[in-house]
Amino acid sequence: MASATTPKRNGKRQSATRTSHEANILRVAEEVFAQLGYNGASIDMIADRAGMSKQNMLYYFPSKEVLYRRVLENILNLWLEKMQLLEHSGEEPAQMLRNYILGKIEISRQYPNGSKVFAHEIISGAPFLSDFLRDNLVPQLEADAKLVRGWIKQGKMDPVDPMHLFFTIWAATQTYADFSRQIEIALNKDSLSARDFEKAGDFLTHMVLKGLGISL
Amino acid sequence: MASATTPKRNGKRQSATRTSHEANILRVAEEVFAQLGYNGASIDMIADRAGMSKQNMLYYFPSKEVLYRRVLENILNLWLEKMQLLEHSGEEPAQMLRNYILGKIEISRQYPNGSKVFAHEIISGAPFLSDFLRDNLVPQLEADAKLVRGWIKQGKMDPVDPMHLFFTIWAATQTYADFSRQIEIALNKDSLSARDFEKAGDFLTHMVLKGLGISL
DNA sequence: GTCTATAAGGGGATAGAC
DNA sequence: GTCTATCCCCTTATAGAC
Repeated sequence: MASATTPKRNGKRQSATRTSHEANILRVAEEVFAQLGYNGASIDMIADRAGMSKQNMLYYFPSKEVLYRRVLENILNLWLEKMQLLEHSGEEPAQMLRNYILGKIEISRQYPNGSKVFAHEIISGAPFLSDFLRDNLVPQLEADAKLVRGWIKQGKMDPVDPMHLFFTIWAATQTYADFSRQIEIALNKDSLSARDFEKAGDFLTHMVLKGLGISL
Repeated sequence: MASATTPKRNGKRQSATRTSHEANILRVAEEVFAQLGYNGASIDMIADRAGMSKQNMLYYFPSKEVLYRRVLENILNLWLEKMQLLEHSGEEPAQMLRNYILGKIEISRQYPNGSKVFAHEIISGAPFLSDFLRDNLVPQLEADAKLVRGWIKQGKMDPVDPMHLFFTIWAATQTYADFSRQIEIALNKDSLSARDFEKAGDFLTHMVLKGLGISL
């Protein structure tokens, strides 16, 4: 097999089967790590669900840790990308915060497994991610906090601690991915619908904007 | 060893060494399960940190699963107990919600490991807890939601969806336990102080009460 | 109650044929 | 690229002596 080749991010060429197999493995791995965490997941189970032998999967990803890091990396790049887009979405606090909250809820809806892998990792003390968070998330957060402090100085919103504002928005939006099982049980449903996420967004934007004293 | 005996919840008598050893094992187990989840934790590591051999620990808890269930059970009983106390704390919405939020933050401060074990369990799809949540948490939640709907009918607060209100309060308060590592990194600290929890409480109570249109 | 010994299986990872 | 075979460690759990 393998004669067609396709360019890749590092510039090297590689077979089309490698590209599609890697994508498939990463998708399955995300699912399994989300459910069982790094330690609970076995590469055997991931290979099984990806439709290949463990040995064959290890041909594509040389170790469990490498695979896990790739899964984490993919999620975080997606998040950072979406968060930067939100920065430039509007001018007024109301519109920007609204976009930020609804954007994060949408990510929870579309990528619940990625969010869960991230959550397991952080709860476990971020053994793989501490450095990455310091280097990438914190600068972004500090830029966002600075923006909020500016709004406060201009009298556009109540003088709250911007850090705790973001901790709350993160928690309240990601809970619809991470704690989806609990929410399903509370709402007596098998799975959350688009309408549920819409309601969550309505509630959160109302409470946050009004709670910060931002006029709509 | 073991001649002094002491009564226990099930009425049977047992040695004092059993009582103290069990308590010690449960405390350590909570710590290890919090960090590594059910699958990642090994009874060997728990026994080690508890200062005894694995075989000896298995004398007190016949299996890993039994030990894990006991840890979960302890946490949940504590939570339900505290949540019921909050129900009777005041009369007016402002005071009751304030107590509820500050009470949950205080639990995050005092029992971060319990919260983390619970979080791992829910993110993993609640394999051990689904039934318990349905039987215990949901009735309590529905009673609380009914109370909120009453306040709305009386015009005491904005007409929001009570379910999403509670999801948000749970997420925003538990994040200071579950995601403490991320928050520490964001605030550039080794650990969260009592003052940090106080600030979190100030922010949340302000935003939630004002955001719901509840006069202070 | 605590110890040594060991069963029985799963886990990640490698070697080498095809 | 994929397969069979295998190594070796770690894990849960039990048996039985003291």
